[in-house]
Amino acid sequence: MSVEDSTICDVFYVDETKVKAVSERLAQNGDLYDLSETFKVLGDPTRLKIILALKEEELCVCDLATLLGVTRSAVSHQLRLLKNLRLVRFRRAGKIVYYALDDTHIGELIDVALAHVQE
Amino acid sequence: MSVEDSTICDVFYVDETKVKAVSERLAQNGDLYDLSETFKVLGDPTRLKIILALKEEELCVCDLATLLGVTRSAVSHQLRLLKNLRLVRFRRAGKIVYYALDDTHIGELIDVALAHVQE
DNA sequence: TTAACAATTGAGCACTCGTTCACTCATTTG
DNA sequence: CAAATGAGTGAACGAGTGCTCAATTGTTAA
Repeated sequence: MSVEDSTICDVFYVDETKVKAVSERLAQNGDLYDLSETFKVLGDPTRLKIILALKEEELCVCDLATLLGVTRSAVSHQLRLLKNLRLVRFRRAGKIVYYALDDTHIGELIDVALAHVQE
Repeated sequence: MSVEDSTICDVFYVDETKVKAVSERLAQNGDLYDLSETFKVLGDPTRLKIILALKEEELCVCDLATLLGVTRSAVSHQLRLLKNLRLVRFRRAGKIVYYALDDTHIGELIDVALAHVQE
């Protein structure tokens, strides 16, 4: 039985060697969960805009809400998430809390993706 | 009234100049929706694994299902989505349909993200 | 032509997620 | 201290999503 022809799907792989090789390479990547989490964070338009905005300037919650056209509450919820992921940092100035991007890598990741979208 | 002090949030921006500048830069990026869509696709572990696997080897639905530990149906559903987004291509060989990555850019995007996750 | 099988599809379901609303907290200022 | 205001929080709702199950399609081979 050649490798090519072992197509009994429920028992064997179509190409067991191939699948095992890929499986090992996937395992090497390790934190596949973290990887998809990173993409997931950027997969929401609101969060992406927040990150893009903070990539340019330090801004407060109110500024971001105005900028994105959503409520301050919505922005605050998303900022908490980004804060927990250490993607943004903040400083308090009186009643106002200023947020800034705290992850330089994420910026270049977005740049690569932008280049991809724009073909 | 100085720019710094115009903090009546419901009417003015905290810093109108700053917000407008950021707003214009965001607009320059254009396809922000497409950008977040790209990230969203990669934000699901199953799809990410499929793409990573196809990045290595051409594989059939059955192989992928075995590799990921999900049903063939689930894989098929995700592959349709990836197919519609022109991320994967396929060729039929008898009863078996082989899928392959059809987007070279996505590979390097993942590499950049991997480097980021691994710090 | 019929049986077998890989793949696809649609319906249904459980679950996730982003938002809003109402409220509370924190800080400044009169 | 009390009022005002920016920010944070929790509940709840509506939309979206990924999966499974069952049925169907397409292809091969007996």
